[in-house]
Amino acid sequence: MPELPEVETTRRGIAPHLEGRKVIRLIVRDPRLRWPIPEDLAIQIENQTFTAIRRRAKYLLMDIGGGTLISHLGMSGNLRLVPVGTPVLKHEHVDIELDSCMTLRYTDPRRFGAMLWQRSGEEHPLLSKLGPEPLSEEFNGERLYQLSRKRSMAVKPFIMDNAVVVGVGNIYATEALFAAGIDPRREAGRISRARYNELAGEIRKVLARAIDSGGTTLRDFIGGDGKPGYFQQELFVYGRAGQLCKVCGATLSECRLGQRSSVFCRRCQS
DNA sequence: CGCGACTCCTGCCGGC
DNA sequence: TGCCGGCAGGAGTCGC
Repeated sequence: MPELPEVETTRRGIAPHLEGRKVIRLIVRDPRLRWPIPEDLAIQIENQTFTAIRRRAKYLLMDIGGGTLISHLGMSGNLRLVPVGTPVLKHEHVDIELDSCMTLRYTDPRRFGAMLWQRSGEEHPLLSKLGPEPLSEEFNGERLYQLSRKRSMAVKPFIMDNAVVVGVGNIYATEALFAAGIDPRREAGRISRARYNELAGEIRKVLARAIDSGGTTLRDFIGGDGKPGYFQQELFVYGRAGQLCKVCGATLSECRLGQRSSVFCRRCQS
């Protein structure tokens, strides 16, 4: 569920309910996430007030008290507000009770997510080596071009490398490469400056569009049913291997790059 | 240093 | 109907 647009959608959804609110109580039902939830987290945030809810890459950064509560949603995580007293279901590992009769509830079936603490003035190691935000000025085709020289890996895992640019997950990497007409298997170091300019533009466009429509897969965020987020119908290739290309009608191909499935059109992408 | 493989975990889907 | 293998939106870590 969470790529950058979904995390940003979550941030926008919860921020107005958190900023200025005090934490009454932290309830950790299961601390076993990707890393254990710090045992002193309650001491850090109880009776403290949220001042700002920010995002960096796919991390949510919640400023409170003497530091920042850092959360990552992993593959299956979800953070949403529920009225106090809402029954607790399986995999709903953490509650942060507010002074507003609302509870910020963290759910994560696979437990690949994280809930960490960063003291004011310090930078958590997870955040220290991140590349630029894809929608910022620092991200552009020239950066892709420069960083890719002498790189032998395929272009798709290259643009999914958080040191190159953050927030480009499997869905949007797949879609951006299709939009730019670039074969995901191509060697990163052998792609021209002009094509990287095109690619950077498409990465920016697809992410911006997904954020505007509230994320591809906000189903979990909204608390919904099951299947497709409504942005899904706008996907040209992701999840459509074996189906027909919406542009040229050819059958879409699939390969694996960096242990991730990659769908592409042999006719539209080279 | 760069790169690919492996790993964490649960749920779900397709095939038999 | 049930069991089993494979795969899933992430990304740190470990060998080579």
